[in-house]
Amino acid sequence: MAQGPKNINCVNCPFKLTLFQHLTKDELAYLDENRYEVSFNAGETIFKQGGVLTHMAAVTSGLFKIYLEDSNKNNLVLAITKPPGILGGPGFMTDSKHYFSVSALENSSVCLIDIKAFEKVLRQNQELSINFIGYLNQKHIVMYEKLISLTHKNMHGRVADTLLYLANSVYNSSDFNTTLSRQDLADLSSLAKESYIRILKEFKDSGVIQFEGNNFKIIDQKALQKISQIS
Amino acid sequence: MAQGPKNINCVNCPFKLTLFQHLTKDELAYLDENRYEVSFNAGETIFKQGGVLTHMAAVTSGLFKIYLEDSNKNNLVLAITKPPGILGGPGFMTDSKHYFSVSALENSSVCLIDIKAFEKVLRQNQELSINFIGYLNQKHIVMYEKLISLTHKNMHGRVADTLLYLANSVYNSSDFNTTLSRQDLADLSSLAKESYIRILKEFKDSGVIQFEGNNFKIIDQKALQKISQIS
DNA sequence: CGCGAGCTTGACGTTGTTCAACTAGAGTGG
DNA sequence: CCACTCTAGTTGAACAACGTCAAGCTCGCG
Repeated sequence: MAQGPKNINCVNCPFKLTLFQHLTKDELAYLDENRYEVSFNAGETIFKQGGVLTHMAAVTSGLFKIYLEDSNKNNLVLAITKPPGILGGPGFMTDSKHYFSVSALENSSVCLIDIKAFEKVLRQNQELSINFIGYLNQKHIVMYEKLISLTHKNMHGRVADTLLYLANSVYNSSDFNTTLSRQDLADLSSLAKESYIRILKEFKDSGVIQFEGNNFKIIDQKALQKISQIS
Repeated sequence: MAQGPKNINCVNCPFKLTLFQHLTKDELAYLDENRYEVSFNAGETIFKQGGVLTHMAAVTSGLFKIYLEDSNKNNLVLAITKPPGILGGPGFMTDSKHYFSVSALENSSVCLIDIKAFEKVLRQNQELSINFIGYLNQKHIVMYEKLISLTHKNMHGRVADTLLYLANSVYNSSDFNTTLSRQDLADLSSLAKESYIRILKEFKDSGVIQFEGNNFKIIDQKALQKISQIS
């Protein structure tokens, strides 16, 4: 990781989080004093599960994967985050640990904001803390969907879910080139890599998607949604 | 459900949530005006997934199960809640819907607090909103453990996890009589009822637990923890 | 006494993982 | 420029894990 130039200011930051919309100029200036930009190469780890939570991160460029590591070093990818996105974690206001790991999927950069500074602003701006509560609850909702997908759906449904997730929530296009490896994709759906590949092939053969290497194209989104529901 | 007598006051409520510890007397009095006690019989539903979130509930007696319903009417039990516990939901400050269902496992009672009143107190008491953020994050942490348990562990590990959960987090005893059905237990670990029963029998045969009907006794807690880890 | 709901057991089938082998492409050094 | 290696992707076959189905059981209750 490398510390980048401090060339933008929080007040007129183009990647300002919607959460920070209602902050005063003073509050933004205060955050600005307590942040620094860092860039990461593809593959580098920004937060490590079990480590100490000292900063939260606002994604300014690139793509990150958020994942849980279990005791056997198997990963479960929770989400993919792009700008403007926030990387924090449930350690905030609990025991100040990281409960997941985060790594860069491509060359990326973030603003690291001191967690104490964030807390201070949170304590003095009521609107922010209310909005933050809404943000946390939104995360909860997404997690419930994920829980149902991973525990109550078969392979086909789970693969369909990840493809729809990438197209609609990450790349915002039915035609995308991903930097996620096959293992990452499998970890998103809690499948073995081989199983994921087999389902991909089935989907290709039946004409609902096309792909070559890491270039995917969703042909029949409705078919995928149907597969997601029934299985 | 039946509305109960308003015989206790929030100010000196014996089941006051730790979250409400730092509220002023005025704030507690305000909540007191905007709440009512309701009792439920075993099996009755208090919140229904998809319904409108109008109240949050503070559990004053009994036991509740919180569960997700999928499109095929299969349930996933997220947690069991006892007093003093809070039943709210991620619809708060998002879209005011219930994202899970809650039903009583035995004759129980709750205080229903108007969600607008809760929001008002939250907006005027900074300490409460910060603590609430911590509370939500704590929920998140528990959810991650659950996610790993359900997706990365085999049947033995998942059954061990639910038994440990009941003993250590619900009944606070290694010897407990549960009102959860076998189906509820299976839904806690995302297994078929028959599979859960088979593993229970294995555990009984190998001497790590005893049970007769719904009366369970954990004989070898360490063995269960080991099973939870390796599988 | 009979009925029904929840529990239990066994046999069987399906789903998804594991293992092993093979392939393709990207670096690396002689 | 050509072996060589290393990694990621792919495929097939064997296997294990788990769910489904069907039958019988128990116990409380009318």
